[in-house]
Amino acid sequence: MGLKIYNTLTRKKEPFVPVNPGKVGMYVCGVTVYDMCHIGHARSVVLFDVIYRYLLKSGLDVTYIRNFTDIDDKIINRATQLGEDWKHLAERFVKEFHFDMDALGVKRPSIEPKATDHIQDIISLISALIDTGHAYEADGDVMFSVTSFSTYGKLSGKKTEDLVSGARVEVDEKKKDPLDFALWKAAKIGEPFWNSPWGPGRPGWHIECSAMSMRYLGPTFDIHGGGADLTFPHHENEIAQSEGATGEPFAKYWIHNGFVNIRSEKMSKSLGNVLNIRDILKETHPEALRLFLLSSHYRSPLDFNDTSIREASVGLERLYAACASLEEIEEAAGRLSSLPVELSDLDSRFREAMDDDFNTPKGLAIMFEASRAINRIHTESGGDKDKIPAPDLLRKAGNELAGWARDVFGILNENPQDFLEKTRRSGTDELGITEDQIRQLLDERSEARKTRNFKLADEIRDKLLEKGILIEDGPEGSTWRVKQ
RNA sequence: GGCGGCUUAGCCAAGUGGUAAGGCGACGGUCUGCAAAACCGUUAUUCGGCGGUUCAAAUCCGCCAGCCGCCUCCA
Repeated sequence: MGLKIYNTLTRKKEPFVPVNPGKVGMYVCGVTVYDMCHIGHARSVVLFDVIYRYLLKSGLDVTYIRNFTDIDDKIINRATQLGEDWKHLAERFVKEFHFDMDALGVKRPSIEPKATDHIQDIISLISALIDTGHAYEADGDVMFSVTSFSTYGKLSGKKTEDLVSGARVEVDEKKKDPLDFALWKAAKIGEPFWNSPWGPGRPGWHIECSAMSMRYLGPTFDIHGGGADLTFPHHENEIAQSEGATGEPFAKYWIHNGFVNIRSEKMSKSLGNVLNIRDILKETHPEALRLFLLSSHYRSPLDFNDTSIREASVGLERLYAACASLEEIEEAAGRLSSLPVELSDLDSRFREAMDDDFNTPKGLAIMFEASRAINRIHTESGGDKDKIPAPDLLRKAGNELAGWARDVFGILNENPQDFLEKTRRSGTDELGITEDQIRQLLDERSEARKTRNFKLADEIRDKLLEKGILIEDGPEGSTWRVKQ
């Protein structure tokens, strides 16, 4: 395959060559389980879900690891705040994470390891770092010595001198050098702890990912991913710890996704504009949210606002409408022996788009072009069998299209008729009119139209429109839908 | 202060050397009693500005302007 991936490590698009032919090891930093997941988490999780799905579709044997950080300062603080056992709190938010991600149609990774299940791996790794001279014990803590690792900064492009002069580094007497970071933290009174050669304590933030990735994928593996903010210091530190301990190269390709802004502002707790996935899904179809998240390139910033999410919803409906049209023209038993270009070679065109550093916007463009071609056949053939491609041709195109939409993008999983019907009447409850009343008014209007009383017919239509109901007259009578 | 990125139509957004995908919106047309939906057509002689390299640049180089991210927990 001709997959190219933009590698943060080299700042270039590079051909993807797996360490072991036919196999892929992929590790993505998951969430710290102390709160509900927001739209930013959704972007990262959906992106790597699509990457995982694409690698699987390419016939690769993928081992996909996504961890949970279930012991950390934030968890301890939140637990104290709520008067809840920290372990209970962590488990609760693991469940919430799964609830949201299942709703978003995210495939479960091969393994979802938790930091607390890997304390022994972590301790072994720290011991190895002490043995190799990359770490030192300091009063119950263990610190990583940044200056001991000569290539420190290679991922984020930082020089250690610049970092020191940046002067934003935390001062800590236990550190020999201000840049050093904790591998193991001695437990304070009342804090959760595990016993270790250095006394009771818990792992630092970065070490768990080194320990768990190497545990499941070996010292060298293919892809390591996460949000752009994790590049430094988290991933930089992971490299230092892992390569320092093993002496072998760590992850080969580093993939980082851009941030989601909310109405052009950075999403942050202080601005109070953090959007939870749970809340968004109350008003937005999960597939529309996926479509939105995949509508721009993964490394670009993405702005969440009323327009962008509405466009995604409209777009999803358009794709489903095309699916429904396709079913109809398939049943028409056409005799045309060729397909329009927009419906030809779909597999190779989708592959070309995804091979180019997972260009999902391009992939979506192919779907929209195909939809337009389907609609065109639908309306312009006028039922003329000589203008409709033969069913087997249409079926092939439809299968390719649906295959990519479902298997890779994770959309169009519903029955088109059911989806459209559901969308048509979604939100009726809030309009102050029942479906029976609508039906009744529609019947009245049909009568009026039969007798060519268009004044009354239009009055009824306007009245319904005021309520938010849109009427569509078709050859088989009138239908209604809730105006979006 | 250090490092990195971005700037493409009214809006969103692909495109990294060969002459501007796609979506939303708007306008005109077909259809309709009129609409709606759907389809067709139009909507960037041009890619922040100024120079340079080249037969050829949105794409490469330089300078300038504006915006953003990271350097501290953060997807």
